Amino acid sequence: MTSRCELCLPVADYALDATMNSGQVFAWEHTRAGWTGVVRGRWVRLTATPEGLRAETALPQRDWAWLRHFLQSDVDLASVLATFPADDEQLQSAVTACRGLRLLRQDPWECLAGFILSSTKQIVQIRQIVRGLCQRYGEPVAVPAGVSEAAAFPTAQRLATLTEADLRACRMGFRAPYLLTAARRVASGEMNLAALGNLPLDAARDELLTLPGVGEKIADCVLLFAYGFPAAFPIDVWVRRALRDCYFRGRPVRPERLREFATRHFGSHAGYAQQYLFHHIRTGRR
DNA sequence: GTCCAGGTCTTCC
DNA sequence: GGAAGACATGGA
Repeated sequence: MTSRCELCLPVADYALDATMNSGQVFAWEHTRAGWTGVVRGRWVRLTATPEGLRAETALPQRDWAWLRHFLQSDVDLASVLATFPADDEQLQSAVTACRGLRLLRQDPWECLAGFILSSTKQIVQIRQIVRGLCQRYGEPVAVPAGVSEAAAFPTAQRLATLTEADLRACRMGFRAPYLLTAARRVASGEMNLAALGNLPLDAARDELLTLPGVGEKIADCVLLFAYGFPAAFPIDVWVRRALRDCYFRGRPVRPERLREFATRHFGSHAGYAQQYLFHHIRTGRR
């Protein structure tokens, strides 16, 4: 039994539903009472209000820097959007449709693991796998009275103690050995995730690419969603199709050419542009 | 039943 | 160096 704690973040222009549904995070759940998740070991429930975002935790908080950092609620969205090419109709229509969509700043390990699990999986299925991992191997966290129990995403140290069979039992198929290798490399310290954020973008990407099962797309997701490299530009099937159709007359384009184009065309916050394009295409489909 | 999913790795030409 | 095929699983 715990005492709840509430905060109202007076942030404007924050589309919580779009942000949580845009394929960045897989462990957050939407209920009638709001979005619930775990950030740095703390259970938190978020709701959008006219005044901003309302946050509720199970335990009293001395400060809320951890949550503002996760939500990136101090980012001035207008100044980010102002860097987008003004004459790009496709992108501007995505901005209009998804106004308030934000990039979160996730824990690197959780983000890396989530996207290792993402290859050729629908987002709904990635969520199922991640939820199963939390339930089986995650550390329980305190929740308010009346709220069903919750657990954090399992640490690399915890997953490193498991076997490939344990992980396959979580329905992740051929991704199991990839996740296990990543967990062991991180747990042993051989891969220092905390240090990657201090490297230049290309050096950090090269380091992530040494992990089996991590290619350019997954690496870029981690670089963008966990480290906040503003120029990281994940190119998945949706974005590839959109770039080809909108900027290359539907003709096939080499991956390297696409990356070069994206960096040049979308500007200093290409990663943000990517997220608007991705979410707009996905929510606009039949 | 068939198709395909926020890919990546291996094999083969 | 680039084009296929394999890989597990389950939603649509």
